[in-house]
Amino acid sequence: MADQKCMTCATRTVSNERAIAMLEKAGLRATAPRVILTCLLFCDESHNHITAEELYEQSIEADCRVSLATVYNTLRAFTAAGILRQVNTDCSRVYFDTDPNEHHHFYDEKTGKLINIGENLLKDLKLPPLPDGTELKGVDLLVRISS
Amino acid sequence: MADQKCMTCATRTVSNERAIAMLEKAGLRATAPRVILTCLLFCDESHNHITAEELYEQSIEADCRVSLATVYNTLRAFTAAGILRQVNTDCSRVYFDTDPNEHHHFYDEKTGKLINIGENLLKDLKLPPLPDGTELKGVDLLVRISS
DNA sequence: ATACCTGCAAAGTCTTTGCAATCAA
DNA sequence: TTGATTGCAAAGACTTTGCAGGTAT
Repeated sequence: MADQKCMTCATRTVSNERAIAMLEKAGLRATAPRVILTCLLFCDESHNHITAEELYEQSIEADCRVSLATVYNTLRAFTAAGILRQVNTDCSRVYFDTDPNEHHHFYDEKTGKLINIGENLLKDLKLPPLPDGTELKGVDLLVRISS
Repeated sequence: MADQKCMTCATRTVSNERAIAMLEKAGLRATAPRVILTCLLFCDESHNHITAEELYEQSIEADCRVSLATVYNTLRAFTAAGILRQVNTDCSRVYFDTDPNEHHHFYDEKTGKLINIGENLLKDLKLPPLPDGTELKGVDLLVRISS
């Protein structure tokens, strides 16, 4: 692929090279838009929650504009590939979490913000038997709060 | 209010009178559309999961058509009044649960169906301290499965 | 070479809203 | 009477898709 000219990415912890490696490891083609979005999503190592629209705005601010449609498609592809996780709150909008590992959130209904819960509240959870012919895909726990 | 002529409701377990009582208890005006929707939602005593569109279709089938906008508004009003509970899955659509008490669900990602989990899996759950200045609104647990 | 990806604009889906008419209290 | 509620159609928010051109492998 062509060199990335995105200065925002180039100055972050996760270099373009690292973004490319991350994409390849996930089995995704390292296209220019994906490298940009990977840098924006994972560049500061802090695991974040972001919406498609917010990521789109970030790409504009970074002078690396990626079309909104591609942002949506990429977020979906990243989620399918397991490097992002979708967080469903009140469905007014979908958040994507850059920490794909199982963890939980506070969701502030007033502000719409997500806050990670550090500890694993479900470590002792004993699930009831799953319905016949089904397999477990994941367990979502959301603690709704209001400020 | 005027007598309800909805035969569907009249032949169900929860009579119009009972629907009216339910609405009044919830502090909601007992308008004709609300009585119809209350009958449709709660008539068979089995707690169900339903979408706005499905409820709208049911009202048509019952010859008690309520406009789709009113169905949406009513579901929101019922949820705010505490006689319904919103269940968020993958946000492809919002379900409403006629059991407003805290309980959990299996969500089949393949079929889109919700299944109640009978036991309270969170009875021993110890929540971490809430963020300062916030109050608890509820805890949502969704077990995602696929058939 | 070829299958995949991108951007754009258009379309789609689900939900909310403006407004005049109607209704419950 | 009076504020709440309804239906309709239009608008809105968010997301997906068709297609032509571009790109990674």
